[in-house]
Amino acid sequence: MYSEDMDLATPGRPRRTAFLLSQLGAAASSRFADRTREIGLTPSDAGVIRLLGRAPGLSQRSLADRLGAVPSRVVSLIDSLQERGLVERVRSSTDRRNYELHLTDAGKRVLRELRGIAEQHEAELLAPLTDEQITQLGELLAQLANGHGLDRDLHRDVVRQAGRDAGPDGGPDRARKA
Amino acid sequence: MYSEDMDLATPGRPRRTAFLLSQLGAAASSRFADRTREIGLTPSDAGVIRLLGRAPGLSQRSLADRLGAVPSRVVSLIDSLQERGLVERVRSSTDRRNYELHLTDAGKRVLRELRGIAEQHEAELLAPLTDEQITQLGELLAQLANGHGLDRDLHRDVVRQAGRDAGPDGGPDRARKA
DNA sequence: TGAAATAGTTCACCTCTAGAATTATTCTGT
DNA sequence: ACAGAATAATTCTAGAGGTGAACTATTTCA
Repeated sequence: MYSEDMDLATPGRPRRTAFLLSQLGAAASSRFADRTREIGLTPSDAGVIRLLGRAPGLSQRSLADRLGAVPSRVVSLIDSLQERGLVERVRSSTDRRNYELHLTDAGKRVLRELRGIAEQHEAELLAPLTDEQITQLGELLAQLANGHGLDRDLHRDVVRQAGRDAGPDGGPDRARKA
Repeated sequence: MYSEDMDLATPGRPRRTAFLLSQLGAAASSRFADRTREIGLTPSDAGVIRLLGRAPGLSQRSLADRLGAVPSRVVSLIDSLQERGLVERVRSSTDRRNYELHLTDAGKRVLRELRGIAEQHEAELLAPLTDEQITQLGELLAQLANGHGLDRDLHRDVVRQAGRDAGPDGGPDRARKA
């Protein structure tokens, strides 16, 4: 679907900000997915390529952590990207349990394409706003994200190290909850 | 998943606004889903109840149009809500092909709960911002939504009337983007 | 009246993903 | 050094959620 989400607040008052945010977020994701599909990638594929671009040699396990995905999910993701020659698995020489994941040259080319796509996407999405408004929006969203602990994708290793259980802050909520 | 989406722009510059929007939108949707789950509803259920609250007597077909869903999907949605005694199907006396859908008293109670949930949700989501910032954000998001034609949920009937076909890009998924 | 359109339903199927069980390897304490 | 616990990756089963095609009942229209 797309916009199953709500707007339960009574109409009229500007109480539908959360709803708008969900809507726009879904629309943005969907548009982005359209664009990546044109070069044969799912958004998940793109996420993997992006991460491997900035952190080459990552193991599947930490990739899973950073994506907020489960390890078995990563297996099929990498399988698929490897079949298409975009990613390669290299057995770690120091710990032969895990792989070091790398982008191939083709993978790096795709990464560059992806950056272009992201730029276009950003431009298209923000087209209805003035430069000033864009800055404003960026700040507001960043503040929101911080306020809700939606930080960079790093900290997951930490989470993992630390509270094997005990997640009082309900943190990034992932996993949990089921 | 959750945040499969991108942040492909080079780090540093505030070029990740689209990414932030996707992230926050997904987070908002997910939080809302958590809350509705607590009263035994999926976000889709909540959407149906909301629409039937403001437009009682709707047919399944136009409900489908407004939700952006396919008719068969609506069948199971209504089946489920009817089994739980929240919605009832009444054969239209003027056109016995379709039903008039109504909330039962229990359904109306759930709708009220849902409004409370939406308010809490809104408050929690926007907690990191000042009142002034909330107003700003609301305006920016509204402007974005307008700019991208994410209007109210009505206009789908129009879409339906108009371009019955005309899909040159062969776009396999999305029911024609609205 | 007969053909086409429309509302709803059924059903078979598809994709996505989670979670448990399995194998290989490494680490730990004694 | 060795038994047992922990960790990385993989395989496989299963379930949610959703789509599209075929079917029935009713209405519209020429």
